[in-house]
Amino acid sequence: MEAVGWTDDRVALLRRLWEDGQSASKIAAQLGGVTRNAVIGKVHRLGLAGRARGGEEATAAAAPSKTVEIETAIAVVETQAPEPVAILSHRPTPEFPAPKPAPAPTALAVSQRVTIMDLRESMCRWPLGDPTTPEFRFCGARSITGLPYCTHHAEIAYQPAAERKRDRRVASFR
DNA sequence: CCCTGATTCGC
DNA sequence: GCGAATCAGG
Repeated sequence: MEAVGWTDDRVALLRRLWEDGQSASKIAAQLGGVTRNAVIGKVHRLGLAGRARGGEEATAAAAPSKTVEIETAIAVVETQAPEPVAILSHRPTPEFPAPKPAPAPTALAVSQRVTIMDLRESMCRWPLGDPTTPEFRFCGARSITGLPYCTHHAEIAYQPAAERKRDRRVASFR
């Protein structure tokens, strides 16, 4: 359906994220529908390549500003809302997602709860919490190859319309 | 293996 | 103009 492409606001977002020091892959993930190559290509065409980085090619990217972080989180929700399931029935949980700084050191946790900055291609994009708050996170668990969600959230996202109708499990992002 | 940006070149 | 493939590197 959506052919998208480099619309004005997508370019604007790209500009801000790039200038904010974000890597091409992170930006691509946030924009959705494009690869990091596309982002890099666009960056070059826009004439803002090879800049913003600290020294030569500092690996540690500068921490993004809270503002950018939140704005992009919202952008993600708007542009990458789960397709199979309409979002009309649920809203971001009003409650504050309890801050969970240090999980467990041992064993790989199945549930990561990552910020937009740590969300990778292979991670579940299921949104957790209110995108307008700094506490907003994504599931982050290992996603099913080819799908944007982990097994748990894929089940929720891809429920058949018939069952979904009387099943309220989708009432909120959890 | 994870990742980074840079460049080329067919479309 | 676009971006996959590729390159070069951390």
